[in-house]
Amino acid sequence: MLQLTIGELAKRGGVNLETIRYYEREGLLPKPPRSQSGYRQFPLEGVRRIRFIKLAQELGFSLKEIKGLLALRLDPDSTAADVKKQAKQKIADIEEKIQTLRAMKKALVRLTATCCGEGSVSECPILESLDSEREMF
Amino acid sequence: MLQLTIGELAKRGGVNLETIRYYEREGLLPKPPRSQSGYRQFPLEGVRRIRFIKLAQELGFSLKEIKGLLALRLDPDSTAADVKKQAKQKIADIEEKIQTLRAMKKALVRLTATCCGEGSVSECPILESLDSEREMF
DNA sequence: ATACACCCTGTACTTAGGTACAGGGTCAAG
DNA sequence: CTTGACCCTGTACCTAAGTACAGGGTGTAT
Repeated sequence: MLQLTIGELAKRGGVNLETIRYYEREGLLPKPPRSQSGYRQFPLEGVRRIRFIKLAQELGFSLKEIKGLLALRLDPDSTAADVKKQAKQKIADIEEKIQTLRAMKKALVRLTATCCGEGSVSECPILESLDSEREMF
Repeated sequence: MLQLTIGELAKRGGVNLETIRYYEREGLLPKPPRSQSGYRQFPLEGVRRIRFIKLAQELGFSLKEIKGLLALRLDPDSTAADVKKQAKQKIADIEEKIQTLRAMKKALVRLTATCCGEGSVSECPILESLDSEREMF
């Protein structure tokens, strides 16, 4: 079973079958070859791609951005320098997300430390706490 | 100017004015007091809250989840242990996001390193690259 | 050869997260 | 005392990202 039907791909990727067709329409998945009867034949590697899309979505990337990430490659139409520039921008975006997440985590850790005690805590600890993180706001 | 009108809050928070009303309806912003003429009077602290919401959204949290994050506080209806448990879950979620972002970043860094050379790169470098990261998939 | 699970296209519906009026009141500057 | 920039409620509309059929073909196990 070197090829996957759309149903198999959906199952392995953990998404709805219609989602696969949707991604194909939107250009997130390359159009797969078809069997003589018109069935889509996906390579095994499609599973990886689906999972990547889902993960990236959970990190706040839109399908449009994800398309851009997946397209980051060396093709004849774009120079290496070009690709590199785009990649660097993405890296910067990602670093920013990581920084923000770190601040949130810190705020939450502080919250658990604080509220394990007794008595009441300020109105909204997470905001208070985040607020005291560096120039997040 | 200790209070903000809805328009001022929207401007300072960097969002559309209608978005503020929407957030209020959805319970992400507490219902503010009103002036005698019915105008909303937001505390300055609302700005922080709006910005937090926007940041969290960019990190892939839904408004529902954000509501949960903002509600993580000590109120009479939930025990400290309860809040702590929820907070720990959120911390775990955040850590996972950070891990995934780190893997993506690594993949992109590798990509820029690879493609600055000459020659062609695999079909989809980011997938290849991410793939070789630990048990991401 | 028929039944059942699967695939096809096309179109319509849904949900989250906003945005945009319409129709009417408020407030401050000239 | 009016005009322009705000505010109010209510309702309608929009986009992204799916999801759900309907109506019809395929493939295979009995």
